[in-house]
Amino acid sequence: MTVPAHTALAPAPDLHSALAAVRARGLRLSGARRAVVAALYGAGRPLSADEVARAACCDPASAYRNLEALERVGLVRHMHVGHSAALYAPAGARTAIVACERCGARTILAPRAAAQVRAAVRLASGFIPHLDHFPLTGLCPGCANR
Amino acid sequence: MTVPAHTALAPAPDLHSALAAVRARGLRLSGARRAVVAALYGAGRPLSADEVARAACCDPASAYRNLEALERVGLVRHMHVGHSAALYAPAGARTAIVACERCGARTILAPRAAAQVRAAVRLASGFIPHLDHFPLTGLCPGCANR
DNA sequence: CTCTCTGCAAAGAATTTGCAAACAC
DNA sequence: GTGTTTGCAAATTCTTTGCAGAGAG
Repeated sequence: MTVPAHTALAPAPDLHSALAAVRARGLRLSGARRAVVAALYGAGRPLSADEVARAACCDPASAYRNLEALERVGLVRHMHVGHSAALYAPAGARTAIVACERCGARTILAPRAAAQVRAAVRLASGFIPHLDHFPLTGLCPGCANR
Repeated sequence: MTVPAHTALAPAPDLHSALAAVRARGLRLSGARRAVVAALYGAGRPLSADEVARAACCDPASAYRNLEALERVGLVRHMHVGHSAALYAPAGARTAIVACERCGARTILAPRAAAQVRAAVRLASGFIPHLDHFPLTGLCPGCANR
């Protein structure tokens, strides 16, 4: 194996190690796969499967299949930010998003607050919350004043 | 108006007042509408639009249109509990669900903990969280031990 | 009588699946 | 070579929309 074992479990910090990790996890490094990974790392923001397909110049079905394979081995995660298509991003720091259920405004929850939330939920339920798959829902300051 | 004004703003506690509230909010009390409301109040659990249509013996399109109309006037709310169809329930107490992202196990977050979560999020973000539209995501105790 | 609401049928968006050819290793 | 992966096309699932007739107030 040309890749250190620890890359088989940790998320990849950059495109180069992500491509190595793809191989290390037993997936072939095909052209479409390489392009999908590059699209995710190049975008700097979560992308829908369709955006990935366009950026990677591959079929949407291949984008979906690759995103699913990459997610299965822990290199990619997807999230839902509203009622539209899922968004995909390289696995990494887990970010808690707060979204307004009226106007759609979104913000990122400060890490300290996210930690408080996780602690409260964990204590009460036994679950270990990640808070990164669906947003926390509520009203933004503007919409709350009405 | 035969219905006290306050029913025009509060969620309805039972089927009877819900039907009155439908009228009070300017919606006609058609057969399908009545049946949709009855289905939601009779089920005792959130239902998908398809389940509502079957229970109400109406077309799915009518179920969707009625659920949307009822939601618009504040009598119904819908939530997402995973990747499947949305679930609809009478508007009422807001319940925070915690869901395991691996096995799908779900539990209801204790009100005290939910209040702590809301306070932390509100303080950090200014948003007033409801936590009742999407579940809080993470790992259940069983899946966490692996 | 008027305007809302209905069922049916068709359209739409997001995602999944079947299959034969192309490709990675 | 062998098993994975691809593109294309079609199927699925959930939800929305158009329309002419039925029904509520």
